[in-house]
Amino acid sequence: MGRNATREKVFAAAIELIAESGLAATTVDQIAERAGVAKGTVFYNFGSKAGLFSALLEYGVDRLAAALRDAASGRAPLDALEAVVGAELAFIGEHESFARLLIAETWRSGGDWQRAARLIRERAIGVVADVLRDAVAAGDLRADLDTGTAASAVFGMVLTVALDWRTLQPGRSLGDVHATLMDLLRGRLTGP
Amino acid sequence: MGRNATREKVFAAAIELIAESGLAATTVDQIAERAGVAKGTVFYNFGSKAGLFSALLEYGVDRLAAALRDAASGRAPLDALEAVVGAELAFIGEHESFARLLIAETWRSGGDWQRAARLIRERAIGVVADVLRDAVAAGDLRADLDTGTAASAVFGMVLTVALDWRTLQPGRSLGDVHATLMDLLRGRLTGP
DNA sequence: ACTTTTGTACTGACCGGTCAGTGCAAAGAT
DNA sequence: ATCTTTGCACTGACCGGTCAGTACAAAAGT
Repeated sequence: MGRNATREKVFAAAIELIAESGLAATTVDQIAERAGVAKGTVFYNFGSKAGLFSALLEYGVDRLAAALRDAASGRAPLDALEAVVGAELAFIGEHESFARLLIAETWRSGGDWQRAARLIRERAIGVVADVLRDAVAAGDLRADLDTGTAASAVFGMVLTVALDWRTLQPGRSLGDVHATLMDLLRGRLTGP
Repeated sequence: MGRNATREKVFAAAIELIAESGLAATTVDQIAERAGVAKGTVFYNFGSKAGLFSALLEYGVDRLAAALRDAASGRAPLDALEAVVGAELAFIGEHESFARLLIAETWRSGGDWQRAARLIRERAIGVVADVLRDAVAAGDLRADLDTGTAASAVFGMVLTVALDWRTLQPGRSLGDVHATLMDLLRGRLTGP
């Protein structure tokens, strides 16, 4: 069947199940069954349950980071920020389960994968930080901006709003949510 | 000893252990031992491990909601917003792992906790939304602000930054993080 | 041309440890 | 007298991880 195809089938199954019930409550047997694969195959490919989770995070975060980077590339700094926010929204819209998994599991304390999870999150947030840094360098944002914290803030803000959107107002358009977020980011909180 | 006293001892022990190691990694035997109580007593009082956690969640949510409400009460709208953000930061700083647990369960898509967890999020975000609504009513924020989405954004922003703070920059002071967040909220992203 | 070997991907029955939950008789508390 | 707690042995389901073996294709040997 090919190693890649199998790995992706397992990934997809694992993402769905973990987003539903959490990592601890999801058994390897369930994942294998949902993926249409033998239990041994999971261990053959990933070594352990923790290994599967770790690989899964890396896989998803790489795709997310790539989407963000693509959105930013070749744009003027402030346009890039807007595009990155849009790309994050779109990604979550398309991969809702993964987003839930990300927000729920990467914030768990303890465990061996904590460090990996942290690095991964730094990678995704890092793209936002780069965009902010470029904007500061271009003089489009105030020079004393704490780009690290601001990047976390923007990333978390978009993530939370996107999941609220999908859960509570699925009918709303992406563009509408995007516009509200950009308003908040541009400091229009207090009035025009 | 009295039913109430026992329940509270078990409760306190469970909270401590969960704050240390997380939900799945905590066994009933550990909780009983830490509480200085027989294992059977836990089941006598709470029926099951799930029952114990359910009670625990309610306890934590009450404390968070109360902290946010207390912070807001008796303050002018914009001061209240600042105080609520500070209270959320402080709560996460003091009950970090417990906050991780609450948040993790909040974003699950299935399982038994989903409904309770949904209420938790609505209740916590609800306090922020109330504060924003008051501020709009007082003319301190623009009239057409989407307070629901903005409340989600603020809450998620604070949450992400707080957990990044605890994980990546634990040496930083609460006041410093608070100030950066309030700067972002006040729209100082683009310059003074 | 043909066997044989080697490497890779996968399978599923099985094992051993863990842990929620039980049962019960005796002791304490109110 | 009744409710509550204790201590401890016990159960049994569950689950991560293992392992011997299958399938099959592409080299390597003859």
